[in-house]
Amino acid sequence: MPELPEVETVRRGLVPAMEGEVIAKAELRRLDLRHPAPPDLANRIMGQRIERIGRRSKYLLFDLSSGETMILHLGMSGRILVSGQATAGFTHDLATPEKHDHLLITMANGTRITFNDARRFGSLDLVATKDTTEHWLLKGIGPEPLGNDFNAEYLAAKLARKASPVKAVLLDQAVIAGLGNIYVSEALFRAHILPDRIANRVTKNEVPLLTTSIRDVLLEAIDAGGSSLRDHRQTDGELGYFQKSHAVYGRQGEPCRTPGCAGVIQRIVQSGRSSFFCAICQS
DNA sequence: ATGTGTTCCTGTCCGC
DNA sequence: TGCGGACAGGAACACA
Repeated sequence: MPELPEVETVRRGLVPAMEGEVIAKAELRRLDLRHPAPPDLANRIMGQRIERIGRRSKYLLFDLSSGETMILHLGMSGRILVSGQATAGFTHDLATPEKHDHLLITMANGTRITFNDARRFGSLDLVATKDTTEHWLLKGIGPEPLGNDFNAEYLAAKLARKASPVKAVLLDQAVIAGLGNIYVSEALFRAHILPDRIANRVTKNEVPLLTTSIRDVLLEAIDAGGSSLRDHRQTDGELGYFQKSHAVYGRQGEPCRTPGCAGVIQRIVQSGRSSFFCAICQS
C-alpha cells in the first residue's frame, strides 16, 4: 500500500480535480471490499459538493456538502486515477471500466475519477463528518508523524513499554499513524537501529534520531511524489520517484550505500513481512 | 493484557 | 510457454 507519503501524494493529485466540485455521477461496482461498503454509497455522494479532501494516517477523507465524509483506504494495491491528467507509462481508459474498478465518479466539470483495487484490501465507508474521528477505523490510530503530537518524548515512552521488536512497534498504527513496511525499514536504517531490536532496548539517546528519521523519510518521500515498488501510481499514472532512493528496502544482496561501508543489505522475515537492513550500519 | 501468526484477494515475477 | 511457488505497500482477528 500505499503508505502515508503515497496517500498524501494521491490526495494532492485529487484536490485540483475534485475540491469545490460537485459529484455529478457515481457508480459503486463492488461492495465486497476489505470491509463491506454501504450499498447506497453512490446515491449518498451523488449531487454533493466536495468541500475538502483530507487525510488521516493512510485514509483519505472526502468531506461532502451533505455533512457526510467518505472514508477511503487504498489497502495494498489500491489506486485512484483521474482523467485528463497525463497517463505516461500507464494506460487505463477511464471511459471503459476495467476489472477491478470499484468506484467510478464523474464530476460536474467532466473529470472522471476511478478507484481501482485488485486485491480488495482497500475499503470505502461513509460517516457523518462530525463523527469522523470516532469512526471505528480511525479512532484507535496514533499521532500523525508529521504533526506536533509526535515527538521524541512520546516515542520514547511508547518504546519503553513494548517487548516486541521495534519494527513491529513502528508498524503499529496505534503507536504512529501511516508508517508501513517500506518506511519502517528506511527509518530504522537512518537511525542505525536493527529491526529486530526489542523496542524497550532502544536507548533514550537513540530516540531523537529515530524520531527525525521517521519524519525526514516521510517528508522526502512526499516531496518526491511517493514511493513505488510495482503498483503505486500517482493520480496522473506516473510512477513515484522515491523508489530510486530507497537505502535498504528491496535491496537485499546489494551493497550498502553508506560511503565507505562494505556491508551488504540483508533481508529477514518478521511476523511474515520482510525487513531490510545493513548489519554494519545498524545495531 | 500483550504479543505473534494467519487471513482476506489478485497479480506478478522467478526458476524449472 | 506453462506451471508452481514465493512474494507484494495493510490490518483485523484468532489464538497463545
